[in-house]
Amino acid sequence: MSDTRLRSGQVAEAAGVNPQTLRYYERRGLLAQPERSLGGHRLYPPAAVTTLRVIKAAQRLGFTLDEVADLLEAGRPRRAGSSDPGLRERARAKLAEVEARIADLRTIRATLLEAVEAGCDDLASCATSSDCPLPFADIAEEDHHDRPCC
Amino acid sequence: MSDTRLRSGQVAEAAGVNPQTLRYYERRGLLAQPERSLGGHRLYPPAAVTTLRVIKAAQRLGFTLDEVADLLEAGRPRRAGSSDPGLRERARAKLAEVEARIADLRTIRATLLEAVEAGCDDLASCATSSDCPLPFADIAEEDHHDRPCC
DNA sequence: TTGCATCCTGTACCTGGGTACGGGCTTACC
DNA sequence: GGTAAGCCCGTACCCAGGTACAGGATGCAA
Repeated sequence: MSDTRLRSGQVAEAAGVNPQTLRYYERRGLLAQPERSLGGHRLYPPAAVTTLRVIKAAQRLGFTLDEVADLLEAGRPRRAGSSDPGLRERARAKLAEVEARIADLRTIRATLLEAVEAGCDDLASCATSSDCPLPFADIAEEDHHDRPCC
Repeated sequence: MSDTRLRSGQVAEAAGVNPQTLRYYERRGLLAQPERSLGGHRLYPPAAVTTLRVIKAAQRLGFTLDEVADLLEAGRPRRAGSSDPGLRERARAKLAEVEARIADLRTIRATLLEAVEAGCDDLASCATSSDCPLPFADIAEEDHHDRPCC
């Protein structure tokens, strides 16, 4: 069990983020408050780096920081007994969200693939309308996750 | 071939966005400049609604507006002859990006699934460290798409 | 024990992505 | 033809997510 502790600069560097961002995330509740040295300097466990990377990854995927916080919460196994009712439900909800996103991305991928393969001069199905704006039409046909939804 | 034209308010309403957003996207180059009525009012082809939905979908997936512009460009089949060298390359690059995102989302999904199934009191592998922050570790282990990359 | 790199807190600022507002034309319907 | 709804343009404002700065304390190596 590693008992090494990292200072904020090291964590930031290792995770590729700005040191100020650590404090920001701490304020936002995304990063637990770390221990402090006697002089008040933050001392992080190495796993904090992983958490940061996870946050950044989730953000790239379009989750807001609040959603990321949920995601972390939902994905965190709780110690026995505390089976917080609702938390599991939240995990399930996030799961659905994630799945919807995967589906959308697959559609985009398919369209892009077609575009690459058809090599910019087949796929002429819509070349009739002068600006042919039908790129990823199926995502758009029904906004399946924008509605307020339970 | 439909020749109906929609006014900005109708388009905005149909796509579920604020009317001002149309002008904004036009400025940003995401939406082609539409025809105008004699009096100067914008008149859109119905397909503009689709384009807007696509933009919104891509945004939910974490693409910036600049990236969405690329995506639209890359996904748009070009009329024969103009096989803009590089454009195809861009499509290929976007494709890789999309695939990386799908992979990340799958990891998140897997973690969430575990959390849901294990029902908040198994998965105790990390319960030893008091704040157990290893939620989606594999995304984070190597930042496979953050590096400048070709 | 001195020096320099880091870190601390608080507050101010910046960028991306919109949204709102004001004053004035256009359209559409009676 | 009158009038309300809708649109025009320019500009100003807003929120999320950071990032920078100031002024001072800490950590650690020589």
